[in-house]
Amino acid sequence: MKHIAIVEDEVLMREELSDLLRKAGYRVDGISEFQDVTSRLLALSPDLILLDLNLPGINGFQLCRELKQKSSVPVLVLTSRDELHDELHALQLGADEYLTKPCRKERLLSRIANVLKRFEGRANLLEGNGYLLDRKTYTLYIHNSSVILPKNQGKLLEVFLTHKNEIVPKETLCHAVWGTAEFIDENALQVNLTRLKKTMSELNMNQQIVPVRGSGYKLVISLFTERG
Amino acid sequence: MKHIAIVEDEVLMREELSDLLRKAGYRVDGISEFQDVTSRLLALSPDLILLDLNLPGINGFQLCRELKQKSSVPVLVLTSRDELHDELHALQLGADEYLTKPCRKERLLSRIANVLKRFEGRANLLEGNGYLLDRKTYTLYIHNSSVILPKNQGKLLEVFLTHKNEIVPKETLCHAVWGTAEFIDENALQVNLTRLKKTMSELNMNQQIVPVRGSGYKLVISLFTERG
DNA sequence: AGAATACTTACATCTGCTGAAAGCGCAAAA
DNA sequence: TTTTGCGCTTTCAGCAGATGTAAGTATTCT
Repeated sequence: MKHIAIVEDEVLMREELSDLLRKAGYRVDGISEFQDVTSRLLALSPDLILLDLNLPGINGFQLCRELKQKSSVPVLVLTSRDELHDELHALQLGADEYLTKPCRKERLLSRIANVLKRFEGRANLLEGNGYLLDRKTYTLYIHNSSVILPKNQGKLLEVFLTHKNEIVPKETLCHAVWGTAEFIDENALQVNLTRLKKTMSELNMNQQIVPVRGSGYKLVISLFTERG
Repeated sequence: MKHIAIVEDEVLMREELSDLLRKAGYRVDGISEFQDVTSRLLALSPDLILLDLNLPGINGFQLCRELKQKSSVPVLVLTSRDELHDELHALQLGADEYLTKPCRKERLLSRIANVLKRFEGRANLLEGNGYLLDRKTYTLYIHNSSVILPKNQGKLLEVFLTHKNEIVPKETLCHAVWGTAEFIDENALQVNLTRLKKTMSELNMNQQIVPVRGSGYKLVISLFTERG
């Protein structure tokens, strides 16, 4: 049974949605507490998130972006904001569908089914800048083709993709590759990073791993492949 | 550059759409002749099909269904039919998006980009009975997970999936695995087939490779994993 | 310049895929 | 029931690619 999380502050609306979805055969969780929403939602690991944009205290767009950055869960935005630029913005941030209230029940259910179907089998795909990474096999989809990354390189890239725009400390990377945080072999990490960088440049990926002295590494977008 | 095919009978509308899409950086083909549309469209092998439902002589829904059955090309329906049941029907038949005319340019472009993004990397995916096979890396997607098949097993499965419901002669299989048709080592083939069968059963795939005495092999659906 | 940090290269080891070989099992024909 | 041939299984050695080690080079900051 598929599992849907509802993010909606108005109690009545939330109840109505819950009912509708339960009757349609989904397992439903409603979120009513909006502190730490992102982590709370991801902890539920639903098959789909139904998201209202007007929430108390937090920015719905921001939430959408965070969800998409930290996971690959499908997000369906259901909101009363019917401005085109809101729709475009949400889609830009990674929303998978955008519907405006009021919305016919049938349409909502149909679009939900549509989105769920789209994501079948894609559960483990992590999104990069113009490419996708399978978290299980480390198959990388880029430029309409695909390559398998060696395990270590895959694990490293995975960490970077789950920490976009953050500085990732070496310990985190070591932990991701070798499991335990016991002994950190900086050199082994170094070698593996070099290898990842090499394959990334060979694949013309427009992202680069750059060192941050003393702290760790960061994945940044690089418009130019070679330094002049 | 992504390639879009437009199926629309009104000349003015078609021209306008073409212009818009070209300016947005797509390569565009307009279809104005509606005999044999399906095969004609698939011959173009576009990255996306923009489909009107009201066409002279043919049924738009039927066309949509055919396209989806014979290929995995994304279809965006753009129509003046604004009845909910039309939308539901189209989505049911496999349409990937449904927009009604009149439609804001920005929305159309945004949704097109959205659909294209969804299909990124899916170009090389071959469809099996409840699973997907990447023809390049031989990554197999099944049961919401993924595995990498060894090259030979992947090649063999690929042949079977491109010859559904046909008896595949050994030569074909050998040719697929070792390239040349020079010398056929029946035993090597045998071993590799056994290996593929083993992984398929370990993965609980509901398809089985069965021998056809003297001719070759065939991939059949098996409802039951073990023979009683 | 000197120290600290970051990178490169080469090599030995290890894992897992592959084909060869040899022998077993089963189904159709005698 | 026996024979015959085709299909299947298992084992083993070879090979390729991924990994960690080690030693040496380059860069950056002070």
